[in-house]
Amino acid sequence: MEMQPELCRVEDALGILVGKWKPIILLILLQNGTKRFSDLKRSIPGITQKMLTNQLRELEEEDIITRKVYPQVPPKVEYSITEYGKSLEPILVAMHEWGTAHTLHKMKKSQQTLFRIE
Amino acid sequence: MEMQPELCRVEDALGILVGKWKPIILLILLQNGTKRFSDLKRSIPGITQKMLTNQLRELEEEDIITRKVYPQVPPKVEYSITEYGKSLEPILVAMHEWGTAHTLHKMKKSQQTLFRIE
DNA sequence: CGGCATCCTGATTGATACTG
DNA sequence: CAGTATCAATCAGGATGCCG
Repeated sequence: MEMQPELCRVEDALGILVGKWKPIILLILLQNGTKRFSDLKRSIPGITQKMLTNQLRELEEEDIITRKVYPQVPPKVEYSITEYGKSLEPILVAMHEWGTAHTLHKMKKSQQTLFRIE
Repeated sequence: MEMQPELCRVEDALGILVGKWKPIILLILLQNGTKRFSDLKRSIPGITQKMLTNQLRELEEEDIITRKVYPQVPPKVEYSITEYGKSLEPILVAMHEWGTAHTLHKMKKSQQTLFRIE
């Protein structure tokens, strides 16, 4: 395939995926399709409300997810992955697979270090 | 495949790819195998020497590229992609392909906006 | 419940100048 | 040629508090 640096479109995908919590949010929505705000928050240990809102807004802005508000008390807001968002799955899978192999690579590296020290 | 959020290894790949100039550097080295510093700089419009050095160091630290210094005057330093670094190619290709499609998506979106305005 | 507004900190990036 | 050093600017991320 043609992938000249001048025609590099890698940044587009990277721009959408970059954000401390976006990959995990997308993985959850890819697995579940739809989740409400509080469910997401509970599924992602350590995230603050601000950051969850923030990352969701950015993903929504890119049409990767949709936001549905149920006008009721207490409020209920559901987030869903879009068809377009689902198209990111191959990238996330590729990254996950690479990351798994990367773990092994790091283990090998630290073992080599141990050998050198001894 | 197994891709539970708790077992998410996506961040590893993302961490290596994130950096304003890393993807373009990797694409160039994947295509050329080896390039010297000045060639890289010329191939990447807008990058400063500092940032090129910076990003190369980080990639080297992760064993994605290697740095070979020729002790001569004027200095010559060559950067090459490692076998390990080549394993990132599927991710970059997947992102590039997605980015290309993304361009079309954005075009459609702006057209819809135009229709709504008229 | 699901936000938003404010303030704050550290990391990232950049401009510029200098060097072996 | 291939850097390093310094300083400045920008930005992502986080802590906290208030609100309908």
